[in-house]
Amino acid sequence: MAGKKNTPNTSGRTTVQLIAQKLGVSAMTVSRALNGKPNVDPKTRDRVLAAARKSGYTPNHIARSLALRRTETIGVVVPEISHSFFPEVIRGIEDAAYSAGYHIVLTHSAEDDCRERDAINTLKSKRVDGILISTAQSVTDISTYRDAIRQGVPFVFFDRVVQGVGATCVSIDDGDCCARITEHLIGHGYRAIAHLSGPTTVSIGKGRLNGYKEALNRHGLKLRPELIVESGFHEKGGYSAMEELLRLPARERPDAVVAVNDPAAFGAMKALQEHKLRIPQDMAIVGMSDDVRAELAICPLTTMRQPAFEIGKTAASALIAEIEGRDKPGRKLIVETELTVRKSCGCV
Amino acid sequence: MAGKKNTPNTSGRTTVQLIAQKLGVSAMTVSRALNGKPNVDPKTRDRVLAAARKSGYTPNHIARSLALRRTETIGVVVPEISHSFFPEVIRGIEDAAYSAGYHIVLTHSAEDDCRERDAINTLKSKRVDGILISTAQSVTDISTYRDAIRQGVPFVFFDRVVQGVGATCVSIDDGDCCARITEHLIGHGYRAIAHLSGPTTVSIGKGRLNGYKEALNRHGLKLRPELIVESGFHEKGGYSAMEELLRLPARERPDAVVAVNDPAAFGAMKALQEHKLRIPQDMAIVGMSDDVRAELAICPLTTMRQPAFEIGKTAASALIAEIEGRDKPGRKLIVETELTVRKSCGCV
DNA sequence: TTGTACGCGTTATCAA
DNA sequence: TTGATAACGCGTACAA
Repeated sequence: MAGKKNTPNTSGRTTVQLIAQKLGVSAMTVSRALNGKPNVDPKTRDRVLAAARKSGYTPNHIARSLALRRTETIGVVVPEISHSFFPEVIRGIEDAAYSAGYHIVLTHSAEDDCRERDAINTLKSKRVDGILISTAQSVTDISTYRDAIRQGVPFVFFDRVVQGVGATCVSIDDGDCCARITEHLIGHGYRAIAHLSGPTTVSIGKGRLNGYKEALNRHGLKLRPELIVESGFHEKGGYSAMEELLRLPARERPDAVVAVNDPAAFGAMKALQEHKLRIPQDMAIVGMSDDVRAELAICPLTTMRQPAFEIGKTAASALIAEIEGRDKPGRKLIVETELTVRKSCGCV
Repeated sequence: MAGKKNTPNTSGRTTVQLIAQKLGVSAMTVSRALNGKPNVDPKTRDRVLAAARKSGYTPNHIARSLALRRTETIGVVVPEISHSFFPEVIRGIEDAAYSAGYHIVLTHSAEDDCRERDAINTLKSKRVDGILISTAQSVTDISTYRDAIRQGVPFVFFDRVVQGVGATCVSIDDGDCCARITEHLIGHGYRAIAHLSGPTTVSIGKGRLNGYKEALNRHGLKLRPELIVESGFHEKGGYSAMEELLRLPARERPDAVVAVNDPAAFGAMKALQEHKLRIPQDMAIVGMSDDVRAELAICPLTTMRQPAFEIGKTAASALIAEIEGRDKPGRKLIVETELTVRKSCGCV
C-alpha cells in the first residue's frame, strides 16, 4: 500500500495492471506471460493465464498499437462495393490478411475523388500499416498518393492502378487481355469490331483501348474512330454507347463489339434487345471480367475471366510483405486472365 | 532549453507536441485549435492550423482513441462476402457509418463458428464502439454474444439474428415473407408445394419454414413431410435437394417449390434442367432475397425482394444510436420485403 | 526470472 | 485564453 503511482482505472475493463495487482506481480510479468515470451516462470505464467481467463481479459489493441507503432491493420479503399468484382477481391484480401494476422479497415470512395482523399487520410490517421487501393474514376490529382507514399505509408494499387508513383501495382494485363479477346473475334471472321471504352483517364480504360487497337493493327484491320464509343464502366453507359452505335447507317454498323467490362456489355445487350437485334447473329458482343451474371445473361456472355479473389490475395500478400520488409515497393504484378467462351460471340 | 520532461519523438511524424514546440505554445492549445474548440484565441488558432498544414500533420487516431476510450469505429462480421446480398448490406452499413463519422473494420467468419468467435474477440480487442453481426451457419453456442453484450459492447444483429440475448435485431420478417410467397403460389392454383429449407438452427431457416407451414395451414393444405428437404443456403445444396425431390414417384412430385433463398433456387433449377423438366410448366419455383442473378436466370426467378442496402443502413444507424445513447438495445427492427413476380412461378 | 521507469500521442481536468 | 499534469493501457530497455 505504498504511495505508488498506480493507475486508478476508472473504466470497468480488466487490464494487465489489474491482473498484476491481483496476483501481486508486476504488469510486465503479466504482459510477458500473455504474449508467450520465454522468460517467465511456468507457474507464474499459468497463474496469469488463469486470472486473465477468469476475469474475461481482452487485450487492448489500441494501447498495444500506440506502444508498438504498428496496428496490424491494413486499410482498403474500393471505388464500389456492389459490383461482384470487388466483393471477391475483398474476400481475397481478407483471406491473405487473416492468415497473416492482419485486420481490415474497409473504406469506399463511391468513385468520388474527394471521398477517396478522405478515406486515405482517415486510414493514415488510423495508422494502418499499409493501404490497398483501387482508384476512383474521377481521380485526376495523384498527389494524395504521392504524399502518402513519400511519408512512408506502404501503398499497393490493385485493379485500377497508378504507375510511376513508386507503388507496387497488381492487375491483369489490360492491353493483352483486351487484345486477346479482340483477336478471338477477328479469328472467327468478324471485321467491323467496335469498342465500348472506359474513361481513358483510368489505367484500365486506356490499357484496354490500346489492346483493342493493337489487335486490329496486328491483323491489318483499319481503325474506325466512329466504332470507339466511351461507355464508362456501368450498365447505363453501355446502353447509351450501344444506342449511339445503332444510330450509324445499317451498313456501317459493327458486326461485333468488345465492351470494356461485363456491366457495359449487359447494358449494350439490353439496347440490342430493345432494337430486336439478335445476339450474336446480328451483332456479337464480348465483355471482360466475368461478372457472376455473365453466365446467366439472356445470351451467355463471352468474356475474359478476371481472377478477382486472386487479385485481392496477391495484392494483400504483396502489401504485407512490404510492410514486414520482406519485399520492396514499386513492383508490377500481373495476374493471369482466361478467355471464357460462351454464346455471345457466336464462336461455339 | 530547461530540463523539461519533453518527448523525444523518435518517429519522423509530426505530432501536436512538435507543433506546440515550434509555436511556443502548449500541446493542449494545439489540440484545442485542431479540434475546433471554442476557447482558443482566433489568432493562435490560425497559427496552429497553418503550422499543421505546413508540416503535413495527420492526427493520430490511435492515441486519440486511447485517451477518449472511443474509436469511432464499428466492427462488422459477415458470414460470407461473395454472395451479392452481403456486399449490398455492407454498402448500406458504410453509407450510414460514413455519414455519422464512423469507420468500419470488416471481418469474415466464412460460416465458421470458430472464426466468428475469433472475429468478435479481435473486434473487442480493437475496442470498436459496437459490433454488427450476421451469424455464421455453424453457430450453436451463443455465449460469445452473451459475453460481449454483458461486457457492454453494443451489439446489433442483422439478417441472421439471435433473439433473446438482449441485442437489437434487424431483419425481414422471415415467416411473413415466406408465407406470402407461398400464398402467391397457392393463390395461383398450386397444391403440392415443396420447401427447400435452410438449416433450422439458423433463425432464417426456421422462420421461413414456419411461414411455409403457416401458409399451407391457412389454406387447408396438408403438410407433406417428404416435400420438405433441407438444402442449406447455397446452390449446391439446392441442387441436391431437388435431386432428392425428383426421386419421388412422378405423381407424388410437387408442382411448385419454395426455396429458402435464391442461390438454393438456382441449384434446384439446374437440377430441373438436367432432368429436362420445364420451369414453370413442369414445376414452378420461387426463391427469396432477389439475388442480382434472379432477373437474368434462364427462367427469371420470382422472389421476395430483400432490401439489402436498407438492412445494412438500418442496422448501422441503430447501432450508432445505441453507441451514442440515443436508443436502447433489445429492439426488433423489421425491414419490409416486396414480392417480385417473374416467370418462374408461372403466374404471369 | 522479475521489476522499474518511461514513452507511444492525445485529451480531460483543474489551476493560473 | 492558456498551461501543467496526469491518465488512457501496453511494451521496450535496462536494472536487479
